Amino acid sequence: MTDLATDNRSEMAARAWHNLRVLLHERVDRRREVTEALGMSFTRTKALRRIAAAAEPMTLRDLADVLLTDRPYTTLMVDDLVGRGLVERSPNPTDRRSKIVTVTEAGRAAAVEAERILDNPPPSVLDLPAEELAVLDRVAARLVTED
Amino acid sequence: MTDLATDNRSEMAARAWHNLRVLLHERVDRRREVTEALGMSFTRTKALRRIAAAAEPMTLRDLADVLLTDRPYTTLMVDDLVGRGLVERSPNPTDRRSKIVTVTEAGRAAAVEAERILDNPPPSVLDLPAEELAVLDRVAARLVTED
DNA sequence: TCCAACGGTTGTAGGGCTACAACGATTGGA
DNA sequence: TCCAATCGTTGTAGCCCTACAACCGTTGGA
Repeated sequence: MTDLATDNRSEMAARAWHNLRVLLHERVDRRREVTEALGMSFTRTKALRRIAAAAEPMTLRDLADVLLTDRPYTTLMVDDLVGRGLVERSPNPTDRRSKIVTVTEAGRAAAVEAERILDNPPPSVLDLPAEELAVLDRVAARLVTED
Repeated sequence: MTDLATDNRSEMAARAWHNLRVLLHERVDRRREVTEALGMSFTRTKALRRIAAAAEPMTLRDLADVLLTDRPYTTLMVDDLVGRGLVERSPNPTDRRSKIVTVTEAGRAAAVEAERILDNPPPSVLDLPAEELAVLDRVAARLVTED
């Protein structure tokens, strides 16, 4: 029985996840780059990207839920984004208590720019052998849709 | 020429990296869990893990460099960790200006606990087909050592 | 109709982190 | 020997974010 054969599933999964974590959280961190490029905190850009990615109209309550921020601070973030001309607040026609947050053209452009920076793969990924890159692509897609 | 064949390397790399980023940064975030389990900020735990992982004696300057924090704040963090009994400050025998930071037994246990939480793979990874898991394991190891 | 619940806002308090200035002790090179 | 540079420390100022309380207008069910 070789060393490789003694590796069971959970050991492989743990080692793979550990290495992915180190790579994605410690080696390649583009948060700083994003905040500098857009001139606002990373949390602001996260809020902007969520608003831009929303398929259906999004209320402030929805945004607070998805960002795990409380409603008072969500109000402040949206105030800031409105002041930057990146999002707009409009009344909710179906419930006059709540308000709808939508992205402006400038906001969409900023969100795209943020994702362009975040999604820029490091050289090590670009240099993968074609077969391994193809498998990684397929596996990553599976993990994201499933989890 | 099929759709798959039109996918070039950079497109596959970009898509794979994007999916990994979404998975690691948006879907599975164990930072909150770690801070609650250890009762201190995530930055503190990061400092502790760096100290525990150091192969050679580490000065405060070294720690500041690796954490990208300035030296005044590094002093405060180490003060806090010392107060918790997780690390110790000792004079540097080769340079009396600097000081060495080492991990205590309690500190090492806390660091291990933090990494145990962080490295816990999500179900989707554990449920991967054996072949894909093996490839992911190999690719992740390659990416971490290379990058 | 009445009222508890909800959504957004305003305000307050505080912890966490960054950035900068300044200092004493120590080092290493001119 | 002298002095600029380094290391750790203390102190200050400020931004970012969390958490909580309280309020007003609105909603929906009893």
